[in-house]
Amino acid sequence: MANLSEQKRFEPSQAEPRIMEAWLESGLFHAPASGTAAQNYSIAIPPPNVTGALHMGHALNGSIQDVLIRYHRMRGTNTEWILGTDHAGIATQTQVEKRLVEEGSSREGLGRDAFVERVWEWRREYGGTIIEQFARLGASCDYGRERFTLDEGYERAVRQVFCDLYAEGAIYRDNYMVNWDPGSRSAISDLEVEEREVTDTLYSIAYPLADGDGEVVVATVRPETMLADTAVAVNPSDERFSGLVGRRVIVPLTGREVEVIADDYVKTDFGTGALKITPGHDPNDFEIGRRHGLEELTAIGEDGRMTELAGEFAGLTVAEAQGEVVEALRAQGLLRAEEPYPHTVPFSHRSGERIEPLISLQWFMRMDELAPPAIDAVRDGRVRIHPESQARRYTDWLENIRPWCISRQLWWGHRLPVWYRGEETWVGMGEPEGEGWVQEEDVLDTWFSSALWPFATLGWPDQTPEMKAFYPTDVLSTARDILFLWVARMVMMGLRFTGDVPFSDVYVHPVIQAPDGRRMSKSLGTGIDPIDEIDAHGADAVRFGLLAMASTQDVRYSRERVEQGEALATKLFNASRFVLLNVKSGAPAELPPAESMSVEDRWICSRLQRVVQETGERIEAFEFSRAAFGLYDFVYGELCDWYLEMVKGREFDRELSATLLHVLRTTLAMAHPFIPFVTEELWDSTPGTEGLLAGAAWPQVDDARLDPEAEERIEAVIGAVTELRSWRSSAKVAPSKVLGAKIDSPRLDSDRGMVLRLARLDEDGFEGEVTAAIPVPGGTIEITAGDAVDLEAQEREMTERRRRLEGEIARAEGKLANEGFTSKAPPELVGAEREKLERLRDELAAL
RNA sequence: GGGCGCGUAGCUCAGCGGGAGAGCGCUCGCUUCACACGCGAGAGGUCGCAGGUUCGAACCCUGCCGCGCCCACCA
Repeated sequence: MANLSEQKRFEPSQAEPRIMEAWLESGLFHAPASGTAAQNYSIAIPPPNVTGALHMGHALNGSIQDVLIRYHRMRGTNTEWILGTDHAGIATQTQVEKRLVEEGSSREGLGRDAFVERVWEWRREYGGTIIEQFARLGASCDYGRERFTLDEGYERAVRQVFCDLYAEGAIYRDNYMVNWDPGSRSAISDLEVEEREVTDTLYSIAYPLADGDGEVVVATVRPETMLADTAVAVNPSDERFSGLVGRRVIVPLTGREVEVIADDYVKTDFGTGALKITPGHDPNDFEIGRRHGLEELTAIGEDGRMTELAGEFAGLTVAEAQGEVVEALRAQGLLRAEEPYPHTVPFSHRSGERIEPLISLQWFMRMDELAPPAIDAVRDGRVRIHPESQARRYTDWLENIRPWCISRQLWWGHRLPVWYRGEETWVGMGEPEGEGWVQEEDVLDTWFSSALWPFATLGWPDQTPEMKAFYPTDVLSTARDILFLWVARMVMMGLRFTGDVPFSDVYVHPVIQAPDGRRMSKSLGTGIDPIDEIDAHGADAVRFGLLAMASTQDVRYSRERVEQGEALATKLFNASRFVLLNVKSGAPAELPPAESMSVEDRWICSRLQRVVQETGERIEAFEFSRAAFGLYDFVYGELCDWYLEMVKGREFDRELSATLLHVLRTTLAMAHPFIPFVTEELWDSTPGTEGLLAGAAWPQVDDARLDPEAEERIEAVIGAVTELRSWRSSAKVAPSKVLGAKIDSPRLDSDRGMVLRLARLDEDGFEGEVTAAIPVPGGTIEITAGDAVDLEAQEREMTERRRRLEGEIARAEGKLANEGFTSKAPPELVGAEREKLERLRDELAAL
C-alpha cells in the first residue's frame, strides 16, 4: 500500500486490480462442495448474455448480490456465488450474422455446421468480456466454476428434461398458431412479443351472399388476409343477422363460398357486427376456426410474402398485397368505408418487426400441470418474493398460463433431441440406432435451458456434491421484466425435476432509468456504461451509488449518489489515516474494559454496536439503500464529525489506541460488503488484522458494549456544541476566537472540557459583561465575548431565537389546551409534550 | 380494458399516524496539526388537488389531475 502519510485519497485505479488479484488468489470466492444446502449459502447469478456488455442493471444486480454474498461469507457460512453466461439464442445469432453480412458472407452461405462453429469462435473471443466486467465491480463470484448454458454437462441436463417431459406427454408437436417473427424467421413465445400503438386503416368490405340476395359487410384492418378467409361470423344474439347464419357468402377476389357462422366472440357493438374469419392468420380467428372445424388456409408464407393461394397477389409482400387488395376491392365497388384506426399491434421484442401470426408446425410445452405447484410454492412461502407486491404478478401470470412454444428456427442453441425417419419420430438422449435418421432442425427457446440454471449448473441430473451443497440456492436477485420469462419457469422446472424450489427468496430489484426518466437503452442513446463510471469514480463508488439508489421503486440514475460513494471512500481513507498515523504501536488488540474507558469511547462503541446490528438486519431484509445510508451516516456523522474530533484533544495512549483500532476494524468490516476495495486496502494497514478482510469475520454484536448512559451524555455534548456553534456563526464571531464561558448545566458537568474545546470556549476567560446565555441540554452556557461579537448580528439572532421559541411554545400550549389531545393521546406523549413546554419556557427565560 | 406503482426543498430521492429529512446545488464563514473531493453555520417545502376518518394526517380512506411500468384476443 502507498505511503499513508502522503496519500490523501484512495486511488481506485491503482488499487482495484491488485486487490482483486489478491482475492482471486486467496481462493475465498470458491466454496468447497461440502455440507448441505441448508447449512451453506448460495446464489446463482442470472447468467448474462454471452455476447453482452455490462449494463447498469447488471451493475446494480451485481452489487446487490455481492453484498449478500460477502455478508454471508463474513458471517462464516460456506458461501458460493455460481457464475456463468447464457448462450442467448437469437441475440447471439443475430450479432454473428451481422458480422457475416459485413464480411459479404451469410449464415446460409456458410451452412449450419460452419455457422455454429463460427459462433463458438465468437464466443471464445468475446464471451469473457462480461465476466471481466463483473470482476471490475469486485463481484466475488466463483470464477473457477464458470458455466455456460451450452456446455457439455448443461446440454445433457437439457436433453434429460426434454425427454422426461416428452415421455409424460407435456411436450408435443403440433400445427398451431404461433407468433412468427419475420425478422429472425422464427417462431417466438408470447413473452417475447410487445404490443405497440399503431394507426392502421379499418376497412369495411362487402361480401355478397352466394344466392345474390344482398351482402354482409365486415370490418378489418388486414384486408389482405381475406384471401384465406374460411367463414364470416356474427354474434348469435345479433338480430340484424339472425336470418343469415348458416347461409353462404362469397369471399371477394377469391370466389370462394364460405358459411356465415354464429360465435359469442363477435362483438355486436364493434365495426359492422360481422367478422371475417381467417383461421390461418389471426389468433382469435384460429380459436374460432378450431371451435367450428373450419378449414385453415395459408395466404402468407414464412418469408412474409403472399403464397400461391393468393392467386394474382402471390409473391407480393404483405404490405404490397394490402394495397393491391384494397384497390381491387375499390374497383369492384365492394369497399364500403375506410377510416383511421389506432390500436395495438404485436411486434417482435428482438427484431422489432411486426409479428405475423401463422399456423406452423412447432414444439410446445403444456404448462397446466407444472404451474400449480409453482403457485403453491409462493402462496405457502417456500419461495418469498420481495417486494411482496410482485408476488401477485407472479401468481396471476401462472394462473393464466398457456402452452409455451419452445421451438425456434435458429441454428444457435440446443438442438431438439428429436430424430425423424419417414413417419417415425424418436426422442432420446442420443441419436437412435439404425440408418436414415435425421435430427430435428429446430433449437429450443433459450429460456428453456435458462429455466434449469440453478440445478443444471451444479451437475444435475447427477447427484453431485455440488447439488447437495448448494441446491436449493438461497436468493435469486433479478429485474422485474424476467419474473415470468425466467423466475416462474425456474420454479416450475425446479419443483418438477429436483422436487424442491430452486431458491427461497426472490429479490426483485428496481429499474435504473436514465437521468431524464427515459429507459436506459443503447438505441435511444440514454445508456450510461457502468465501466465508464467505475473508471471515473471507482468500483466502490459505483456500488455504493447504485445500492443507495435502490429503494423499492424505479429510480433515475443519479451521479450524485455515486459521488457520495466516492466521498465515503475518501472519508474512510482519511479517517483511517488519522487513526493509523496517531495510534501507539503495540497497542493491545483487545478493547479495554468499559470501566476504564472515557465516555466518548464508550459512546462510539455503543453506537457501533447498534449500527452493526442494523446493517446486518437491513441486508437480510433486502433494504440495501437504507443499509448504505446508515453506513454513510455513521462514518460521516458519528465517527468523523464527532468522535474523531472529540479524541483530538487527548493523548494517544495505549487504551485510546486500542479503542480507535477496534472501532476502525469494526467499521471496515461492516462497510466491506458495500465498498470492498477501499476497506480491504485499509484493513491491510490496520494493526490487529490478519489475512484478507474478504475472509474476515463480520463484527460480533456485543450487547455488553451498549451504553445508554454514555449515549445520553454525548448526545448532550453534541447538542450543546451545535447550539454554541450556531450562535457563534450568527453572532459573527471569528471561528478561531476563544471566548469566555460559564457552563451552568448539570448534564454537561462531567464533560465540560469536551464542550469547551469543541466550541472554542474557555472558563478562565469568563470575565466582564455577559454577552449571551445559550440554552443547552440541561441548562445554559453564558458567554463573555467582549468586542469579538457583532452586537447587531447578535441582537438580531436573539430576537429571531425568541420569536421561534415563542412560536413553539404557543404550539405546545395549544396542543395541551386541546382536551381531545390530553384525554385521547397516549399519556406518555402528553407527558412529553408538557416537559417540552417547560423546557421551552426555561429556554425563553434564559434568553 | 384490467393490475401495480409514483407525484415531498432548484435536482435526485428517503420518511408512510404525533415537532418536515439526506445527497447534490445555492449563501455565509474557515489553510481548526485525517480529509478544501474538506470543515462549520445557513437559506430553501400550504409534502399534486379536493373531500373524509382521527384529539392529531406527508403518512389511513374516497374522488380527481398528472406520470411510469406490467398484463390483455374487440376485427
